[in-house]
Amino acid sequence: MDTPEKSSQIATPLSKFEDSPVFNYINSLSPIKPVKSLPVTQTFNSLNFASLPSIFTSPHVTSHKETRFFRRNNCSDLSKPGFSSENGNKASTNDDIAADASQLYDNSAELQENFDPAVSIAEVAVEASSDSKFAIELPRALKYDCGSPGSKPTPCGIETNCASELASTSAPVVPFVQEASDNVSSEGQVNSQGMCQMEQKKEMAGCDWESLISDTADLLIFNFPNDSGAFKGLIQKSLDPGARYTSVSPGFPQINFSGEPRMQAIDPVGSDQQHEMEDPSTQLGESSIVNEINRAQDSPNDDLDECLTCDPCEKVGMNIPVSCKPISNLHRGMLRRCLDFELVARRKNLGDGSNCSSSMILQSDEKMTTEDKQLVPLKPSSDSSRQILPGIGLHLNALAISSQDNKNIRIDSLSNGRYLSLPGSTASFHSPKTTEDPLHESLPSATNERDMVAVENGVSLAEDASQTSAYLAGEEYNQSSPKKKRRRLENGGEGDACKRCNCKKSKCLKLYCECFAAGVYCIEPCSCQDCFNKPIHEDTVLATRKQIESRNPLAFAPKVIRSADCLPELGEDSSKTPASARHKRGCNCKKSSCLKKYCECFQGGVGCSINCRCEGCKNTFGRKDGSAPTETECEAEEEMETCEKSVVDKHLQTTEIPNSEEQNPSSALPTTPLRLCRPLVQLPFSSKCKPPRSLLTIGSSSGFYTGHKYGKPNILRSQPKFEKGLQTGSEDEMPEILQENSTPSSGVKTSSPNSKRVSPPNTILGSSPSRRSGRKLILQSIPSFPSLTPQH
DNA sequence: GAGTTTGAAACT
DNA sequence: CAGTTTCAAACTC
Repeated sequence: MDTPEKSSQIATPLSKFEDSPVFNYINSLSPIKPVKSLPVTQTFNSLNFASLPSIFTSPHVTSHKETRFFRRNNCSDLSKPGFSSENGNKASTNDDIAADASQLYDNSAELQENFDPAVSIAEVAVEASSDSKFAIELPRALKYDCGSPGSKPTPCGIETNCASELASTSAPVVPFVQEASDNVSSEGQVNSQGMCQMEQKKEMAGCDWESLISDTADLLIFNFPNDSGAFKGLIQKSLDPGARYTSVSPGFPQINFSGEPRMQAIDPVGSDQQHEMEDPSTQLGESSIVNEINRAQDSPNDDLDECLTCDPCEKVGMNIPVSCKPISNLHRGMLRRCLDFELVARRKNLGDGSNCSSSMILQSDEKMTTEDKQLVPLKPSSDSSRQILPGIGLHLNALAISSQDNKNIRIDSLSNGRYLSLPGSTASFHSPKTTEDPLHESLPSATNERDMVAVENGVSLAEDASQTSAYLAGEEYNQSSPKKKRRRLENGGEGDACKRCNCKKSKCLKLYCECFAAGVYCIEPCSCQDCFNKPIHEDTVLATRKQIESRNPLAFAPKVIRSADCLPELGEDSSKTPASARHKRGCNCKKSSCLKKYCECFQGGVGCSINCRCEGCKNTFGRKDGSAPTETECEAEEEMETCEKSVVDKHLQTTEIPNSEEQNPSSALPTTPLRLCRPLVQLPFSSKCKPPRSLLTIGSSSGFYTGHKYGKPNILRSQPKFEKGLQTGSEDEMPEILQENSTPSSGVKTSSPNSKRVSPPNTILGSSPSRRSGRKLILQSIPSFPSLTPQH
């Protein structure tokens, strides 16, 4: 497109800009210029979008200009590596902006601090929501902008700005932007003035909003995000969907809105992005190459295209959510996590509707989601929202186990906020499960992760939070040698949350890669080579994911299914809940006797099941034979956890629900929601360094899927069980019983590895082959166990 | 840290 | 669907 030229032009200014403060000042005056270039590039460059994240990072509330600039710049700059970084710097560089930025930073710092210790959940939630909204909005705006270069200028200043920007008209925009920035900054600092300004903005926004909502809702949103006030106004007016926002906004809005952006600015996200951004063009090329390499069989070209456009947005969104948390590491983690979850996030968004700040956004997102599941996620707007959730979900899942120990309060607070949103979504999906609800409730109540952790139900949340924290910690660790860090984490056991891959040939685009398999981006700690599993290569990653999912819809579903846990917990045994879990497909171990991490079941901290085809199974968590793990065994490794595990193993059948998850190709989704349930899974891992990702993911996925389940009839079986389990603990117990019974009933064994397939349930499962494994388990387990149940 | 083992994932 | 190859983690030294 035209972008190359523009990019080149921009590039020079950028360099100057960087070098000379004067340039910066000029830029501040006429930020539009950079923007101009952006529109063109944005249209197709995913990179542009990628740059967006940086924008968020540095979107300081202070200056709309900057934010816009950044956005645009980012878009335009996509090709330019340094640009993104510059953007981040710009805010600080510009005199006016700098002042605001400094304040913002201060505020952000405060915010961070606040968050860390005991940020009120509400605040966190608000922030998260706002962030999510932010992310969502921005991405959408970008998309739309891209999509409609000639986007009509709306009456509202904001829109006009956008339009002007789109048109590449710098002059008009600048003044407005300045004002906006001023307002914003004021808001960030003081509400009173900010409020007034905000109101004005709102008015503007409102005009646009009302008139545009239908048509250019995105644009409006776009604008709003930049303007904290505008954003607020939007939220309050149109959306309010979440009374939360309204309620919260009054109290914290300032902080939240301004704070988040600030956070972003502070956050190294920009740096991260920068890293990513470094080779935007190259990356693109790489991504394309990767796609080829991957064979991107299908990865629906269209999808890819969409991804290209949308991905960046998603990235941004990803970043944004991350930005919520002060720590740069978080951002990283978020980015990483976001991959899969983006998709999930959207779905969540649907579910989150209530949670989500803006109903509008949600609605749009929902629509999107309904139609485009995965693809949709790519869309910026939805992405942002999703991102938050998803990102969290993945990481959390992965981290959850280890994270518990790590537990960073800061992150926790953030995560909590996320959790809140997520849980809500999940809850909506899962609806019934009390466990989740408790979690949600607990979350708010328990500001501290620890508290959360303390409560089993809370555990899931805590896990998430802990994961996030762990993740952060991991990042920190990352700074040092990745491998060492990794080992530390592993050794530490808890720290494991952040896994790091060491892929050399797979480019981290295959399931071989733990990160990729977990739906998270690789991060610094990873020692992978030629890694494409990075936000920069989102399109590639997504495409690859699609491909893999096309082959195996369950490929990204959590390997360990705990779904039952959550449900069952609600029903009866909250305590037991954790235990139930099974490996989705079962292991195929021949030499490890399922006593080593080679065994996915063992690694996941779950007992082997009928599905397993292992030979000489001695899985301490539970043998496929049905023999329950001996106490000694449990003691040996996990003791407490093992106990739970045993229970879990038995419960695994319930986990079948995951199958439903599996069904959902959009596995990504599963990650986040399930987390809540996850806690159970963690147990096993806790003993060891690593928390099996699979478990974490599984847990999350299970929950998530459960939601899907409801949506999808296919899962029916598992669902019904879950539902039942959820509704009535009795059913849940059934699985447990089965498990337990299984042990006693040792006879249950399906000794034959093939047994999985043999399992009669298949017929029932029949709906989807991939699923059958899980279902099979259930069925099998049921038959075998029934006798046992009586015991209980 | 290097090399081996292991089993999942990918491929045929 | 089964067999083989590839891959990266897990493990050992």
